[in-house]
Amino acid sequence: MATGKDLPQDIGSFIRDLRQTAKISLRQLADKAGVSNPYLSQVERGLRKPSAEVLQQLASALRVSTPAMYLRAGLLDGEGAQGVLAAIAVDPELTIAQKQSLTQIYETFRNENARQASEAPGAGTTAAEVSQEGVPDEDEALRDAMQDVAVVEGGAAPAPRPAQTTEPEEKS
Amino acid sequence: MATGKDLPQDIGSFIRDLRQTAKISLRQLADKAGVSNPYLSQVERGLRKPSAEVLQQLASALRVSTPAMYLRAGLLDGEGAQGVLAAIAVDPELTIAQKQSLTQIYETFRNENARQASEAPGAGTTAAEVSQEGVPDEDEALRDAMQDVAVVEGGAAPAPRPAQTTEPEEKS
DNA sequence: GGAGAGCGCTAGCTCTTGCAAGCATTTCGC
DNA sequence: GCGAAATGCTTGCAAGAGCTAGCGCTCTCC
Repeated sequence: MATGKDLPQDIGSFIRDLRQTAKISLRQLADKAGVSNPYLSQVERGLRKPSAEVLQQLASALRVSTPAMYLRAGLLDGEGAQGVLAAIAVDPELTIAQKQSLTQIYETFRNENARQASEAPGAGTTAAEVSQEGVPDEDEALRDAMQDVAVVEGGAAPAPRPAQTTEPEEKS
Repeated sequence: MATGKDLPQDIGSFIRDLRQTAKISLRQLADKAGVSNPYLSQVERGLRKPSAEVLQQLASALRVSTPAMYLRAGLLDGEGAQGVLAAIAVDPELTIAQKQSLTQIYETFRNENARQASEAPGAGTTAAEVSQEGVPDEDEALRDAMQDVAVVEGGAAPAPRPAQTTEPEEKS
């Protein structure tokens, strides 16, 4: 298991920044997140690598979404279509029809971007301006955090092929 | 740290099911995922609880999205609005304008659902029928997997309040 | 000045995760 | 049938996650 120093992103600094932005002490955050303060200190300084559960608790305490925290820790990547579609699919606040609509719009956007990437590099904002006003303020902080995160290349590997019965298997 | 038996979902069975569906042996999967085969055996039987990194590797080897795997392991929840917005925000295949559009549409849907939930229970499909066709087939398998997963209530806690300088702090 | 509270950190400890070595059983080919 | 290969599992160990007890420092109040 890699040490915290091997994390693709400096999750400790991220957590400390969030904490200081929220103007709470290390102990307060530790208490709220349900972890020990010495341990949180070590995490922030990169001496320890927190598990996903701890990250989840910290995300909750810092009012950051769990995926955002995982993203920063390298436990998730943007995952393109899969991420958005999956999120839409599990959203309990959308009707089935709305899910279909959003999925369709999303696919349309992606198709447009793919087409224009193969054509001229230009503004793809014409169709995107189908809708209207600004983004609610509450999303700005989230966006800033997201923009700050480098997209880590990853994703699902090709499916494992069914084992060939005549193929000798390496002994582990 | 809870043992594998305390997982909200039986991640081990999930992994074994996927593996058997793919018709590969435990060793083949272990090799492909880069974990030891005895350990994988223990994970499948619930004797060990895999870390997020291991889950990520298994997801890749089994050609399952990482979020889906995490969802099954209780490391992510549907997260409602936060999930979809976060996914949109990190999607590398969308332009900023498209992200704004999707976000806005999503918010509109949610507002409509909230409004109609407070009014008469009825068909909220009128506005939702702005768009059209079916969902691409490649998403069906993902949807089935998602539907199979109970949505775990969770999400971000209220933001921690800035520390009051006069407020005594509990010693950890 | 001293006492108390709050801060972040050190050090030693326990428990868990993941591994290597190896075992028992089953399957396959001769 | 036998031997080899494949399969899944047992066992003991090391490294690391996360904890408790406690430290040194700073600040505030008397």
